[in-house]
Amino acid sequence: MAIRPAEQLIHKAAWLYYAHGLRQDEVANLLKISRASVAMYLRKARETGIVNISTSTQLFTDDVMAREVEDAFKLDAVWIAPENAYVADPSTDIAVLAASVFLELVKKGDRIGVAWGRTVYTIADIMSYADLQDVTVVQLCGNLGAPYSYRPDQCTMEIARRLNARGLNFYAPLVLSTEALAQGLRAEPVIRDQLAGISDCDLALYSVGAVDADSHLVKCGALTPAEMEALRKEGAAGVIAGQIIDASGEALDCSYNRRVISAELASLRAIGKRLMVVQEDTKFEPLLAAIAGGLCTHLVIGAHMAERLLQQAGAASKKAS
Amino acid sequence: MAIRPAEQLIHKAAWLYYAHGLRQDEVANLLKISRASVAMYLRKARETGIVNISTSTQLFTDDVMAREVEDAFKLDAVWIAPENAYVADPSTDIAVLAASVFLELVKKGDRIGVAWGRTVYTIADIMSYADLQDVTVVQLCGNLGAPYSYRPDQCTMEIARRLNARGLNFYAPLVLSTEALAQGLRAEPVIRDQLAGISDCDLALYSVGAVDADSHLVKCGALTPAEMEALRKEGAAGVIAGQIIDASGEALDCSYNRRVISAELASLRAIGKRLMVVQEDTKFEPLLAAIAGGLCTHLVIGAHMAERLLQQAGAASKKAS
DNA sequence: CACGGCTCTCGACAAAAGTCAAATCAGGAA
DNA sequence: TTCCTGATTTGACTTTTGTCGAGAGCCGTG
Repeated sequence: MAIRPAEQLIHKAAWLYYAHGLRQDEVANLLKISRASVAMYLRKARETGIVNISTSTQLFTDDVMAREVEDAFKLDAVWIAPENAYVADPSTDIAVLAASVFLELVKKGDRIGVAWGRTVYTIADIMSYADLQDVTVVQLCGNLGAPYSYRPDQCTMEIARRLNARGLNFYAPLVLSTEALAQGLRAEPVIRDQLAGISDCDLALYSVGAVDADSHLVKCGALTPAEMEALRKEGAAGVIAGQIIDASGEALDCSYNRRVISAELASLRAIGKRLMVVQEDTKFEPLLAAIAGGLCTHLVIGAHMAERLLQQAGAASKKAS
Repeated sequence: MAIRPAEQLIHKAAWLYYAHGLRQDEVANLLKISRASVAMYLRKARETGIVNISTSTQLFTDDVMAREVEDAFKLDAVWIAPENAYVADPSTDIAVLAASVFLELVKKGDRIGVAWGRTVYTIADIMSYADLQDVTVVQLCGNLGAPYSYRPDQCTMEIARRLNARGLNFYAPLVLSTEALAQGLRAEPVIRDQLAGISDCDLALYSVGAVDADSHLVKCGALTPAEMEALRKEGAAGVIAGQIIDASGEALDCSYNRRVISAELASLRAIGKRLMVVQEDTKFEPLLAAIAGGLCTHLVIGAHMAERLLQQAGAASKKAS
């Protein structure tokens, strides 16, 4: 990013206003510009992440329920968005929380893996800007050809843009028509390197998909509704980074999975912090599968989903005893 | 800190306002309280660090001069406060910058060593609040009996308070009247443990003192002006955490140093990030000594001091060639 | 049970910040 | 040079926010 003459001014204005606590008109006088300009600069400063306004997400982890979920499923940290109220759209609430949590987890110099989906894109879309240095955002799975508004590469790039980070895209389709072609492509140096680099990530951000006709895999034409239904009968429980997993969180042994170009589940598990965000209550089974497979260490969910998880955990422990 | 009933409300208000971007009256409606209360809550939220507003300190490192100082003295990072203008009091400017830098360097779970002095106390005083978890602030040196407004323990506790962290004080005088007593006290388990724990710190914050009659050591009665003058003749170049160092940054071999209860210089050097802040231009020699002794990796200074450092470096390299 | 003393809350006003159309400026093309 | 284009800046206006004193609720005490 070239140093535009205004950049310096924006920074100074932000510094005087936010760090020194001067009023806008005082800043305007010092910098010899009009107050209106100062107001404009400050907006830009916020938009570009020169100033960071973050609210502690404590409240959502402090919750008793969050602790219970943590303990029941052996997760590192759980955030629960209260669904009872306040905001019009409850799923937005989860995304806003997820964005805050995500920004709290990211550190300078980190390498971040990002998958794709409506949830991830929503998070990217509402996430505030930050001025992280030396951050790399890598795409965890191949692209879907479909002209969707939240394609894997778009999720990656949008998040990279917000963080002022490098974005590394995956120049391969998510799913190919033959296993041989997929194998060949995975062996391609460019692709191979990127796949190998995934386990070096410090942080992963993804959601889990449902195995039904609403899945993006179906909507984007990677699978027909009938195929999806067939996979479900074979034991498919969820979709992670474009791959089908079974109830134990392992990749399902099926033709589709063998034709996919995406991060190995083992690589994902090698990532220190795996942040999973689930908005829809219908994704209960997929989430259980993902947790069972050790695919998430940090979890952001709504209150309703948390309740169901605890019920499940209660039932399981009762059965065990 | 007990969970007061309002705490929850403050948090919710802050969340809706800052994270969701609602207006104060919207928040007031949702929470069924008056807008005035919302405004009050939000102020409290800022004061307690529930929301964090931080400005990137990029600008001050991006500076060409800062890079030159970094290279010339092999420091990890240097921030230079422009002295030309803007704010009434230039030394405040350095402290504000230092506080921002400090907050940027602190991470969750860190252990932080804090020394004492006017500079450190000024920083503590203007530092904004933060809600760090699991942070411990330890005092690097013994206390001065003098009823000074910035005693070592006050610096430590104030910073701990601002960060919402634990504060570990040093229950010993900085300097004793005999070497034997000092040795005995250092061997005391309480003191010994604390001294031993200093090298485990992740971050240290201190300034360097001048060897003159204005020094706190003199003002607080630890040394007479005459003794100070004598020490200077013996090669004293600066004061770090209550100890006298020579021009090479090593502890001066003198009775005073042997009577001091403070962090060993070796322990200080074992700390990963050593943030030194120097406000006064007169502390040029002491700063050089501290740098020579490897007592700082991160440095916050004013523009004028930076110029002098670069001159010095230029002269030294010319002499060497 | 009434009484301070306390904190929390509210309404109204004053101050500050956000916004927008019009004016200005810089830089390039004719 | 002059004119045009697009971005930046400004003054005037509107909306939003901060603040203050008054009042309401709460609790322990006499």
